[in-house]
Amino acid sequence: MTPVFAHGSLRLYLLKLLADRPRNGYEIIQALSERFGGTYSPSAGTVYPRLAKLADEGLVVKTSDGSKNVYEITDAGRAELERRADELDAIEDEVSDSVRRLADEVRTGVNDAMRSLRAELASAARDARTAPTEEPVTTPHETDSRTESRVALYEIETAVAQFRKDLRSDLRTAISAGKVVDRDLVTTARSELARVRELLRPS
Amino acid sequence: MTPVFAHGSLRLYLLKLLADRPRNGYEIIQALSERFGGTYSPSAGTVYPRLAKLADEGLVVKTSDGSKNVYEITDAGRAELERRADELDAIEDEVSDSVRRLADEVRTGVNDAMRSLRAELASAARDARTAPTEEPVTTPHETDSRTESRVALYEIETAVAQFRKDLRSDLRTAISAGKVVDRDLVTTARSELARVRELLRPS
DNA sequence: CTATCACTCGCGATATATCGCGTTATTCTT
DNA sequence: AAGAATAACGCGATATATCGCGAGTGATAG
Repeated sequence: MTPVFAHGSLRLYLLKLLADRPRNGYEIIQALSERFGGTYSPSAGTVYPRLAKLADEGLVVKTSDGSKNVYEITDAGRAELERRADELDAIEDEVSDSVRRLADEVRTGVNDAMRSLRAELASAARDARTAPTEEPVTTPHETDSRTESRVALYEIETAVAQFRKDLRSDLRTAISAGKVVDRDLVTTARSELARVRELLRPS
Repeated sequence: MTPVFAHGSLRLYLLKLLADRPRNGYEIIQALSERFGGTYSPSAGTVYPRLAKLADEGLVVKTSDGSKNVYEITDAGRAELERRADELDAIEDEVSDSVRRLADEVRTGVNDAMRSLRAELASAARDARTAPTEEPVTTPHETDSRTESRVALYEIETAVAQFRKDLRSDLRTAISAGKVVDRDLVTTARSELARVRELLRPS
């Protein structure tokens, strides 16, 4: 996965957050998450090493306050921020773009389908393991066609996930090209999806 | 959210895992996650207090091994397991059901749409904040219709998410009723979704 | 016998820290 | 100046621990 923050960008951004007010590591993670609408949350493994490095360089000071470690910006840190104020604006734009791309990847829901299949298989494996000890509820053939159905279900789900992704991409492109996505289209979407649902009801 | 493990079930299950072999907290989380196809992962806040309690009761012993704390079952622990062996079988079934329910909730993807809207709004808010400092790229009216389009996009996405949920529910019901979901249906699904996508292309 | 009250339990949220992979930037060497 | 070695960086995975809410459970006082 492409990183959200480019080389050295996070460092500067953390410094900016600490210039606002002293914070602990967790608050910084939350601040970043909030700033990007909950779409991007930096991991602890991203934030803590960076804070430690900034402390090494003397741009912040770490104060242990009970179980929390509060980080405060120093004069040297503020100087660094002023020196590279122009970079900060650029970073904010880049990160916004990055986050939008990330949101697209997440929303496509390919992961969902994968997890779904894994759950199906785990469930099937359990059935197979449990069944032999008792009366066989399902004949061999029934088990086969059930597995077949599960795979078909998975493929349909994947198709829907792809559809979702494509549709979203279409509409986003249209919007940024200045075209208007209106209420009529919402209505059409709803009725068409209902129709397809009816059509796919197994007989 | 309904808990996956009922009262006292996790305690017993952890003991069972440690009867297999000594493990640290993280390995236990992984073992549980694997057991349920990656759908359910107990949080650290669930596992660690339980392990500490088991250690208090003398059913396991905690051995510090560098940065890892390995837990090993004691004779008292093994006795407890034997005493309640019958409960264990029931637990495994209950948890399987619980996880299947959980998977359904996650897969519906309502959360996704919400996150999507939040990302849109965060992005829109940023545009509004940034624009005034430079030449206004978009006229007020353009901004309005763009926001309208975004809301429409959100509603369509919600409709698709609902469709996905309904379809899945339909098919699952059909499968458990013994009906076969065959390849034809997969083909139909693919072509119909392509048709809807074409239909929803904004003019 | 039942109400209630303290206790237990599952679990998300809060909080911290390190390791190793892959990528990017920098510095050194030729 | 080009290319190679090195350092720095972002980040997921690994690892641990506590707190507080809400729901379940058991005991005991009335």
